[in-house]
Amino acid sequence: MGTFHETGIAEASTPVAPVASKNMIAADLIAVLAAVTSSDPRVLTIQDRSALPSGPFELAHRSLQAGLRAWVERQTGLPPGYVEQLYTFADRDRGGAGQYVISISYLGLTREQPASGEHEASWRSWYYYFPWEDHRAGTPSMIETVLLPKLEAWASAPQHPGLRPDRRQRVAITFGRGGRAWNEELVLQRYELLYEAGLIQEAVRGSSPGTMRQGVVPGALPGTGQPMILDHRRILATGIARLRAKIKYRPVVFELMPETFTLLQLQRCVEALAGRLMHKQNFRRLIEQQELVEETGETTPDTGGRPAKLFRFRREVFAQRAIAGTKLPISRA
Amino acid sequence: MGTFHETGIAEASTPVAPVASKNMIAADLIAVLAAVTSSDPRVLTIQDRSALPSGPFELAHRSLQAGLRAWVERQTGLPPGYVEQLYTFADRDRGGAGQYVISISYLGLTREQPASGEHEASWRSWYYYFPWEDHRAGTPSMIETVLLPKLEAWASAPQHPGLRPDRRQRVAITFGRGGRAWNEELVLQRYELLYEAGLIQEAVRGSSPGTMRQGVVPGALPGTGQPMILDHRRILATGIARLRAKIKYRPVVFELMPETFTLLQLQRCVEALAGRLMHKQNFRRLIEQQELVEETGETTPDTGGRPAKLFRFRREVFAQRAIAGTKLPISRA
DNA sequence: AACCTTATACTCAATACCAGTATATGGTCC
DNA sequence: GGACCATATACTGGTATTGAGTATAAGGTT
Repeated sequence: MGTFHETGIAEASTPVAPVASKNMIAADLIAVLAAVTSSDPRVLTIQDRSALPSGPFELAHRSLQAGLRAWVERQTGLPPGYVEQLYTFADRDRGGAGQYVISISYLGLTREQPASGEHEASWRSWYYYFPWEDHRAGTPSMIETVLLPKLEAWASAPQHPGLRPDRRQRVAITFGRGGRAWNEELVLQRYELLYEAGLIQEAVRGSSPGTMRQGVVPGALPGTGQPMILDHRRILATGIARLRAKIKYRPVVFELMPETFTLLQLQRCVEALAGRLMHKQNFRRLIEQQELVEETGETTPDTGGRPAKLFRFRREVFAQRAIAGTKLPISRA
Repeated sequence: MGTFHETGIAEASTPVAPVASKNMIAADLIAVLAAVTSSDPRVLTIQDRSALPSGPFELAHRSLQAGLRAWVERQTGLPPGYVEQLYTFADRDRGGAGQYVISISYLGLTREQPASGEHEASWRSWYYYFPWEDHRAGTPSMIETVLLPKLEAWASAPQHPGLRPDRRQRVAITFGRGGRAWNEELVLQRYELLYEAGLIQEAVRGSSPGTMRQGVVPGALPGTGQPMILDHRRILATGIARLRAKIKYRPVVFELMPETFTLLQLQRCVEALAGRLMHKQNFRRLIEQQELVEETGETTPDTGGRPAKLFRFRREVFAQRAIAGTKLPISRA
């Protein structure tokens, strides 16, 4: 090998039926479908909550995006309002079957609806899989009591010095130690750190992923979140990280909201995604100054207080807010 | 995102020859390899500058990332310092051959070196393909004289009103009209707009890519940049957009710099990428306050002025600067 | 009436950011 | 040597953004 593949041009004029060759592979679609229900960020799962929905990419579809949309709709009965590609991987034996599979993962945003039962799909809070990521009620105590002691031990173990940053420094950065602030976007980095440190169930399975029986989860590592099959939990981490970053500069939150909502509901939704509390006044200032919403004129007497005004997303500004450079007003308390 | 899947979950067990089935497809790798030489942002091209380097993904590789690295190194003799996945396309007939090909595109950063000649690869300024993207010497006159008149005509044409934002508004946003500021990150959006408006050579070819003869470029649309085969120019636009966004929050510029450099050289490099001039004093303050560089103690009497101090990138902080939230100090003049 | 929740209006301080001026330093050209 | 050039360094002012807090009004519940 080692020659440039003459892309396209050479064979452009003569259509050839696909010939099975040694280098042909199968393609899979994997979806991280997210919704927020009653201040809870949820993800659609199958197989008794142990897997993300996935399926083969079919040649019948016009494009990847179209294929995913059609397929998600068939699976769940709900069309995702927003779809974005996450990552593509093609590691050998990823599937454990000795076969080569390319997996293309997607992030989709919807509102939670009762999933059509035929596929035993169900919604589940994503903090079920990543309990260390929810800082809305303060730093979860399991970080101090469970994770950090083990990470500390791992970081203290001898390692060959390389170009990679020091283990202690990585712990400090990703978990906000040593005067550093917690950064909610580092979901994937934290997962990979825990994985390397052997604190993640899936890592213990090691090189034989087939050995984990479905549904039956050994309790070897209590408190480090619910495992998933293969690398689905890593894909979920990627999706969460992407979404947490995205809500800061594009108004995608509204895909997760009902048609009309109060500003507090909107805040609670963002807080659910970010896993952190916001400063209320500053959050409102931010939303209003960006002119992302408009009043409907109605109010709701929902939460047993002064009725809150109802708002509606101004879809016109979606294109304008191409880059808003928005930081979220995170509160320390 | 660059570290995704570097740690293989499951790599060892018995490799089985893939069985050809109806849903099997071929996978391609396409690389946007970028370098900056003498204030010029360049991309590696092949086939008389009409294509990005690409090649089949080989089953021999451990992972996609590894496959791309090995392959780029073999082709060009230089290992990319930084590699990141861009996007995966799998549109039917993308190749025009009636064949199904999944293309996984990557962005790689290096320093320019004489490409190994055997494959007729050559470096080319990316503004050769996107002349409207270089605003370092002010807004290019071709925007006013060539693009905007035609875009105006296109926007005035009747269109069925849908949910999509108004054509005029899209032009205003992407090209910074009507009081809006130019946003250098909207490379892809601008390309797609021009494509839809029929101002891009590749769009004129329409659905029969075989009709464009190699090397011979019809001069139907003068001044709208050099075309490439298939959708390579779109992929390049994706890479440029990603890089322009990335330099603002991760210190990837240094992958494009020599070991030691002056602050002005660094500034010129960033300016080349962003296609805009920076405010010198503020740029220096930004670099220094982030402690990204350190003095080597030496100076260079290069550019016929007072010798400039030489600096070196502090690799230790690479991990720390996970998210710096940095805006570049763009100057209005 | 006491209390809860939300809405609205300000204030205040600390930065961050944009832009400009002024001066020092080493080299080149005449 | 002196004019000139390009760079480096230092300092200043104005404005916008950000984080956080106080105070008050309004509708509903117990």
